Amino acid sequence: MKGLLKEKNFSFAVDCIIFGYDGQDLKLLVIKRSFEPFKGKWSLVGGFLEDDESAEEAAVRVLKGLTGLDGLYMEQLHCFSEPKRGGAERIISVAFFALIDIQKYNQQINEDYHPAWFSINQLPELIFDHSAIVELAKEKLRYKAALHPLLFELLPDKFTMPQLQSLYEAVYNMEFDKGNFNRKLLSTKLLEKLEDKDMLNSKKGAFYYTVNLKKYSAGFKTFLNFVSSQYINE
Amino acid sequence: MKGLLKEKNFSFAVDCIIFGYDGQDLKLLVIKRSFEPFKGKWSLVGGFLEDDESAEEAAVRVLKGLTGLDGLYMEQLHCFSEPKRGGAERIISVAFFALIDIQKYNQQINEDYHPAWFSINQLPELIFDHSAIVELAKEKLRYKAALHPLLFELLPDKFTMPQLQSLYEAVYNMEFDKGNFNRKLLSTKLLEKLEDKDMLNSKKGAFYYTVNLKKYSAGFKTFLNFVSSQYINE
DNA sequence: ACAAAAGTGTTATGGGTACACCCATGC
DNA sequence: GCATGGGTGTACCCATAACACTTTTGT
Repeated sequence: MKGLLKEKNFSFAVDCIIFGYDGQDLKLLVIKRSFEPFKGKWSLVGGFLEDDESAEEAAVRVLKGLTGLDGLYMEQLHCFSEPKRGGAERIISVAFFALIDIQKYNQQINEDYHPAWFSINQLPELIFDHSAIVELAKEKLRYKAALHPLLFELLPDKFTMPQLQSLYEAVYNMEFDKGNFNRKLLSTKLLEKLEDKDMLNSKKGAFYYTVNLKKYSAGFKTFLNFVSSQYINE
Repeated sequence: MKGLLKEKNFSFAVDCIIFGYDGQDLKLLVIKRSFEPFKGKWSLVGGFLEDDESAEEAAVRVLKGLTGLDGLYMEQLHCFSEPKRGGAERIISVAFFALIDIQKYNQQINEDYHPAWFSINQLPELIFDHSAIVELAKEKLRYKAALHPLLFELLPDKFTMPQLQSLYEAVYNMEFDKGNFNRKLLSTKLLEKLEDKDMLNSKKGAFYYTVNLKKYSAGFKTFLNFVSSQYINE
């Protein structure tokens, strides 16, 4: 409140926590830093804010630069502003987490950044406070996905119930009863059963589904409490 | 990613959304701006970040300056960074929402800011994008309070069940069955019944309770889903 | 005695859980 | 025809919701 002009001894940046799923594990996409400080170390993808863009727009730009993809699911996580987050200069950063379909990503990948996927359970050391940021992102992902149909963003457009179940099991590190899982998800009315089956992963084959998130608000209530009670008690 | 030096054509600030409860309505504390631009208009309390403090620390400082109170419940809401949020200069702001007991506040109030409480349903016009920020804060408060025992922060240390129920009813704009409400809240084991009664608001009198949030994690599961299913369907 | 509000009891319903069972296919 | 994993049926349990009922006090 001391008037509008302040010295600004800091920069403003965004960092992206990018989650993917490979059919086995929940994964995080990180890059190998190509410049000092900490050249060669693993880091979240990030970038500085331009004068004419919001943090959201910066995050979209950064994500597109790395993944080549537009229109990803993205959400603001938190603003990290501790004066000593790491590094010499003070950088205030807004973190975003994004969910992407690994297959789509693989078609568009930008190798300039030397990106790599790590299983969420075996992350390498990251620079600055990025490890803590990722922890918070994992927590928020689990929290939010327990109440909202988010995780579909990690799967291809067509997926089977066993695939979906595996994904949830990977995210929550727990197992679900397949009968109850099926019923619960179908009861949301968000899924549409297709006519063809995936015959690769089992003899009988599993029907494909697509998700229709237009029905989302109607289906919200049934998502509430999904996973939650078990997850919280683990 | 263009190197570490950038021109910084913006300031960095915090804004506080302060909720209170007067026994009737959920209220918002705003101040009358004492300087240009928009002198005399209603505004959230805020302030610029100092060089050696985080946004959280700045918010605590700002809150203490206005309310005289320390140790308030406070939570980071969102970072607002649109280039044209309002005002000539570009200001990036992290919003925090805080919950305070109106009685305690009244003892410590700092009149310099010309503060005023407004019912959440009859808010005046606020400067810049503050009205939108408040909307988001209301949403988040309702969302989070449906799953976590937050609202106690708005009440005195001693409160009665009817008071607590009125608070929930004010926050969610709906009515609850007192029997079910009592059972639900007592089942969390977070409340301790005291021996004395409030004899002012009814003939029979209502027992006072205190809340023991140390037991919080244990009580979490029982809070999940509280209010939620009704609230979401409204 | 009566009104008013606090607080308890009772019952029906629906969702969650566990687990048994059936089904389609490849080998 | 048998093993494998997809998919369905079912019975129990418990939380919720609705609402009737009792209790305590002031007037």
